[in-house]
Amino acid sequence: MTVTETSMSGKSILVVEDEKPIRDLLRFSLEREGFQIETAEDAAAARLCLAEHRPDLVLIDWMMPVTSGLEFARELKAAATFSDIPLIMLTARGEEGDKVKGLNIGCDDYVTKPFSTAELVARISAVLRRTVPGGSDERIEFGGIEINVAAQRVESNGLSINLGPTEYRLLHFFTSHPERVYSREQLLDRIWGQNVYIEERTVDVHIRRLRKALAPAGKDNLIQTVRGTGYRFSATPG
Amino acid sequence: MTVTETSMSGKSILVVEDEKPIRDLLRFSLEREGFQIETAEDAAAARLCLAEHRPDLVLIDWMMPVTSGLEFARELKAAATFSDIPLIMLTARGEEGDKVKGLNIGCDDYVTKPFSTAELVARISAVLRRTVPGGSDERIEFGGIEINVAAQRVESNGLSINLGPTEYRLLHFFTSHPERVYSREQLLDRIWGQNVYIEERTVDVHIRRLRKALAPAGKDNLIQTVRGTGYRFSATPG
DNA sequence: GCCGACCTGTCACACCACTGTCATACTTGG
DNA sequence: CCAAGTATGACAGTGGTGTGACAGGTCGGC
Repeated sequence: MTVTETSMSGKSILVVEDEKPIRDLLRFSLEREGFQIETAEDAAAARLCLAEHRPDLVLIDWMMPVTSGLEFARELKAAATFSDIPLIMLTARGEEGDKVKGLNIGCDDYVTKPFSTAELVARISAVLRRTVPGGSDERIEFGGIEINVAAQRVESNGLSINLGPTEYRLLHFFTSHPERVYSREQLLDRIWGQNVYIEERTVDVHIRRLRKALAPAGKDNLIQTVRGTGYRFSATPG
Repeated sequence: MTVTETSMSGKSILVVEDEKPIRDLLRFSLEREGFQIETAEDAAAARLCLAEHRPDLVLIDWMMPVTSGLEFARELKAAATFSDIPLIMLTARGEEGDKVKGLNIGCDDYVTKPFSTAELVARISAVLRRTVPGGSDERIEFGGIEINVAAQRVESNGLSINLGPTEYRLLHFFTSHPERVYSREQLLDRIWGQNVYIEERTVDVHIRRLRKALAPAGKDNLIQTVRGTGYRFSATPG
């Protein structure tokens, strides 16, 4: 049974697991379900991936060398930036007592090995479903533009800014990745999705729509055109 | 080792189970974990206890004489007053998964017999953690809408507002979680229950019914549509 | 039991905001 | 000044949402 491809697909999961066979198995089964998988074989790699990709969910094996799964989980939940990313633990049968510890740390669910793919996917979907975007009243601010992620609202100078879905995603991406040029292709990948075939020029149009929406607040100049390359979101003009 | 997380201890659980040995076992293991246990051997006793103690969670056996666990679960979730109390089902092996899902109960999790105490405690903790603390407030007020939770009454501008059970729960949820976008899927999970399978568009219909009911008081614009995402309850228009 | 009042989930249809594309006007750098 | 790159306005198609209607279900009264 394949879980509905609607809102779950495209969600990214970070798998932290030291044993390669299991890691590969997880990658295979979860990618087939439409998830986007990143893997890490130890805590160090996981930290890197967290910072770079900010996955929607972390799947972590209890048994891990060096930094144990428990420690890493604790670390994750203690970090203000990542504590709202849901966490599922993989545990072996017989570690039941430890599971309680894990759950008290704040992990959202756990799955006992050996597990069926269906069960794992079901639990992942359940956790993802109840996760609210911007779980901890996340607010992004850049250049006088404030985004309330939980409410999906944008304000600037006390003015409420109304955006369509695509423009919102575009602005959200820009405010969280400022001061950096992105090509049209990169923007298509990160905002529209990986396997979508759309004219690159379409990006221009949405850039324009976003500028238009930001104009009343005088913030349209934050989006800068980099001729021959793409666009950049920046506070310093030029 | 027994882990007693501060936030978990003191939480009260109603155990509905007809077989005395299992009931005693559950009481023993859960009390040792710091929970406060009430027990009921049938649906009638459970109803009494619900009304009197209003437990934080209900643990119910699937197999029960007279009123089956299923029926009682459905009854619980249908009652506006108690539908927000999380519910965990005990099921025998072979009845798990699809069978439970197939019947549209809104239980928050289920545990398969035979289960270990640790697993049960872990799942209880997980469910309790994601339960919002604001469960038993007397009165809620938002945007000029007043809800008397105990009386299950809604007023605005001195006008009494008449709602069906579902609309009441929807409004109750919105008023206690304002200024946030919720997808249809999330609303289904949090208002109808976790393992309920209903068309997403049904949410639209109930939103409309709620808007219609709020219209005479001029409060229908508090429910805002966020195109492509879901709905938001907010005092500020736009 | 039978009936009516109420509630619920689903559907079909209508509507319109949003989307992607194009043609055209404009700008930039060599 | 030219060519390539970008901005802009217009436009038709799409898909998400609003809305009324309807069949089945539940509950209480008669």
